[in-house]
Amino acid sequence: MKTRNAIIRDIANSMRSQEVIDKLSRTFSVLGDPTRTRLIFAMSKAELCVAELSELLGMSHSAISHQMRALKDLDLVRCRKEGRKAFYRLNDEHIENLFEEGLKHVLEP
Amino acid sequence: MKTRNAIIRDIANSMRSQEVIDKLSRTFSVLGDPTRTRLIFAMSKAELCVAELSELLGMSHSAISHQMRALKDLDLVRCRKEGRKAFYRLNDEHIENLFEEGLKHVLEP
DNA sequence: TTAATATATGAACAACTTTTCACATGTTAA
DNA sequence: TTAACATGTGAAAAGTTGTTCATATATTAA
Repeated sequence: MKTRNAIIRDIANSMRSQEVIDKLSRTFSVLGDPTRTRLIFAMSKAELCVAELSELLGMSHSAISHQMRALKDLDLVRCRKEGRKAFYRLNDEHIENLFEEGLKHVLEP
Repeated sequence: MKTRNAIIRDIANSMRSQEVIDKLSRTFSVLGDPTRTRLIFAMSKAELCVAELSELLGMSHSAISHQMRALKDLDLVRCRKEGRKAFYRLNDEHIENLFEEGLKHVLEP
């Protein structure tokens, strides 16, 4: 049977690197803003351009563009340019799972 | 074939309530801080008391206690009192899944 | 009871974030 | 080319957050 100290030591040894912790927390942090949560929700339904997201959320193009950059910086969304439009969609199914898992927690009784 | 406008309208209609969006974003937000990310990691390995978490992270008891409250307020952790100690652990497997899913995204090539 | 221990909490300050505003960049149409 | 359009970006204001410090509460031991 392990001592309490041995347990602590084991956890300390298995702790992720600062780099991984930072990227992980920034990823959650980026999901953790109502505007971006709504953007993620919208994009879980369809690929959308800035003007459409702007209309959906009732916010300025500029505000949306700033937020899309935050999402893109952490690889949560991908961008596809078509003429002067920029279409955004979720980067992969991981993001959708992450979002769904969070939703399940929130909707729990 | 649906028009662009019809797509937008459908998404607007299926958008979650402000209440759900807010709790969801607050949940992600709470995970989105390096200190709390490390706390979640530690508790994914074992139930731990404030003093142990404090030692593990090299932070004051007060700082840990404040953060545990944030985690508890959003039902991410549960507390069990034993004498004067308070043992914390993840609230359910949802939280562990959420954390694992985030980690997968971050560790992706 | 008093002292010691473990955790919790309010206030305050520094650090960070989000939106707005003004303007820049890049693309299409005339 | 010029005008119109779609998006991107830097700076700044207003708001939010995390830690520290001092102190409070609660439990145990003497």
